Amino acid sequence: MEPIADKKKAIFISTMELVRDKGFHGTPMSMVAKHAGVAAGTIYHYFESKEQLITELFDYAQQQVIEVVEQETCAAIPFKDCFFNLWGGLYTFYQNNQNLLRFFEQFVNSPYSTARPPLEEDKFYTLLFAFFERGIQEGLLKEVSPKILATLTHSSVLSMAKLTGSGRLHLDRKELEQILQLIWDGIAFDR
Amino acid sequence: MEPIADKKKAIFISTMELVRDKGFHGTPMSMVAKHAGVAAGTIYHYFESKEQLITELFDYAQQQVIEVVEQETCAAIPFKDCFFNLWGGLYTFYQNNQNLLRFFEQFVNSPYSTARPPLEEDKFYTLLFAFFERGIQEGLLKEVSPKILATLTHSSVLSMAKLTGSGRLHLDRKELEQILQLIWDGIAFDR
DNA sequence: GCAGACCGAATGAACATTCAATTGGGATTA
DNA sequence: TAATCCCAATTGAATGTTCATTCGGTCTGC
Repeated sequence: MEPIADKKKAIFISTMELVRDKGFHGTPMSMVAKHAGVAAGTIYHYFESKEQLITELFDYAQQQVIEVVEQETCAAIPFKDCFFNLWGGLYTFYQNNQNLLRFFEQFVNSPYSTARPPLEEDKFYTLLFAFFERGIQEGLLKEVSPKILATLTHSSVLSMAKLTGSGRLHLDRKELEQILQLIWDGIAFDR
Repeated sequence: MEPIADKKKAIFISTMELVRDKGFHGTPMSMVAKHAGVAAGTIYHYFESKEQLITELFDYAQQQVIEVVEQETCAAIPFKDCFFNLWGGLYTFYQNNQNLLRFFEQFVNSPYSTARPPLEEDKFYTLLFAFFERGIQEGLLKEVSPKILATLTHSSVLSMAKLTGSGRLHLDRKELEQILQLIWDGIAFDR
């Protein structure tokens, strides 16, 4: 990824933080500008419109999640370990990036995202599907559609990260491992 | 629940449908009015403001989900059956009420909901927590916080209902039972 | 002195909300 | 029964505000 011009990054980050707190409505461009320390007009030097800004921000944010997945899904590591690493890696990432998590959840449930390419062309989901495909092929996972396994697993990560991120609940290491084991028990073959 | 005046209900339903398609932003009161077949001013006869309308709509919608939970969580039925009924009942409900599901997901991830009472005072989650508490007490579920079990289970229902509701995937009865079994294998003790 | 980055006041459209006016039907009176 | 009154329900045009976007101009490095 080529380095992002400073101002552009500042606009991204400000937008993400403001959307987290105030939603898409509730974050005027003027506020993004002030928060990012740029003039309103400058935003339009980098982005065609508010919609474009939001959409590009989503891609920018998703790229970061994709990097986590790519880092943790290594074919050289046993699948089960890989699965644990992936779940933990994603959980930690979302946990440390609540802004991004909140922005994401708002985006994917908004009309912005319905106008986008379907799951099949989405790099994030393609990676996840492939990973679970591997688990099935190795005979470790139940023979359920990888789409379903991926969706269930990811939604468990998201819901836990949201729960602990909101400060409503703290999970220590032991509990996290318990949860992770629980998910694994669900999807794994044999038992 | 006392019967809702017709117009009020029409406003609720229109708002839910419009928000599903166009988001909170993107659904002006004037549009709600036209869609509901009332004048703009009429909405303000029933609701103080747009925010109030949205918030009350959420309560109205949540009440319907609560009724599903109350109907399916019966202490006289063995816990495991109850669990299967509950999961299936919620799934079917969300599946048949995509409007509501989409509205919900937008709401809970928006700033509207952060201004609301915490989980502990939320009737829906109180019911769910109590249900999972029962499962733990009966020695059927792993000894994990009921909050976590409830959150994980509910998020699995939601993600499946979203997946199939979007038309991206069809699940036949057999697959659904497979998924439900998978969730149960995760949370149930013993194995 | 050129080009691109940047500024921020100005513009115009969209929107939430208000309110003066109208309706309709149920109660009260004659 | 008819005439009258009352008031909640309803209307929709008008209001004032907020906001996305524009654009003429300034700045900076080359």
